[in-house]
Amino acid sequence: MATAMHRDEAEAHLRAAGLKVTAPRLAVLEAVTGNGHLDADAVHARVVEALPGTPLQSVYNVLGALHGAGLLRRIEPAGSAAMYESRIGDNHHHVVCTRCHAVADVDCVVGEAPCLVPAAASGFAIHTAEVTFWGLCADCQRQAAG
Amino acid sequence: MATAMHRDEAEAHLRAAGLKVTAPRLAVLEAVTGNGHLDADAVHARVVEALPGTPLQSVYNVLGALHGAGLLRRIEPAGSAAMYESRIGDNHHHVVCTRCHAVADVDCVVGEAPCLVPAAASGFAIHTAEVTFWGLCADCQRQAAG
DNA sequence: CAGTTGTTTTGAGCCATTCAAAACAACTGC
DNA sequence: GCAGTTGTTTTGAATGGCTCAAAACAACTG
Repeated sequence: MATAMHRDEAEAHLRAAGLKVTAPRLAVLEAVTGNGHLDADAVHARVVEALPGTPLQSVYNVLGALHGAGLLRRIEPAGSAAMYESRIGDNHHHVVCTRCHAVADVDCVVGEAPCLVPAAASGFAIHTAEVTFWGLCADCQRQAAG
Repeated sequence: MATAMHRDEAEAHLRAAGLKVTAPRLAVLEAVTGNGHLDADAVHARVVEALPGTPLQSVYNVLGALHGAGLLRRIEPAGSAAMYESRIGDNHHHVVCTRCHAVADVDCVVGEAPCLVPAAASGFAIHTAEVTFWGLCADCQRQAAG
């Protein structure tokens, strides 16, 4: 399922975003790409494999930079640490398990999402609609039933 | 704008939820009711007016209890502390200002919210859909334009 | 290859929130 | 009403996720 990202591909993305190409950045980009939704700790765990000794702080810095540059999307479900994913550009949504906090992607049924244009916006100039579904993941359903 | 809650009304709600009626609980309930979206600190500020000396910790305890009992709804927009509101039961959504973090209620245009039934749910048993809009509030639009 | 500027690292600090134990008060039954 | 029981509040401390700041360092420029 993972669409691994090659070094040079990652490098191109960084340059295109006007960011310097560094080992930590390449490592983070590779760690997140195609691996679902990872929090800083999970990314760090992966980065350390490729770049032993990398401090967690650096992972925070890089994640912040990559997110700021639009190379990574960030979600912050209530009750979870911030998570990062490489799937950007499309405006997909997420399901979060209320029991184990697992996260999965969800594609909206309705292309243009009619209900995502609120009736009364209280004067707000809206530019994004974020949808989060809550439920039980398959594993937790089994455990709850069993 | 605020629908003030009377002491006895609040008391009835607490009893109905099987909770003991205490001064801090009444104070928190009154502080939140009809006052939009308040975080623990804001609630505390209000509670202290009615009940001087009340520690913030108690406000956390009470908010947790009231939320657990379904008397208060809790939202946690990314980048903000948890906020509580008294408007429950209807499944309304929220707009958050990306600049000042102000929050406002939003009623979904589509009653049954078709796009809130995801196509592929990855095996999740979904029970809630949460929508958060992001944009600039009226004040921040003015400041950005001026 | 040296300079400049942006990055990484080191280290400390913060805030919202939670945990735990002791002091206390609301409800129950008498 | 009053005492007991149980749930609450309070006190105090601790946690986790993250940010801030300065110093060490490395990527790009010419």
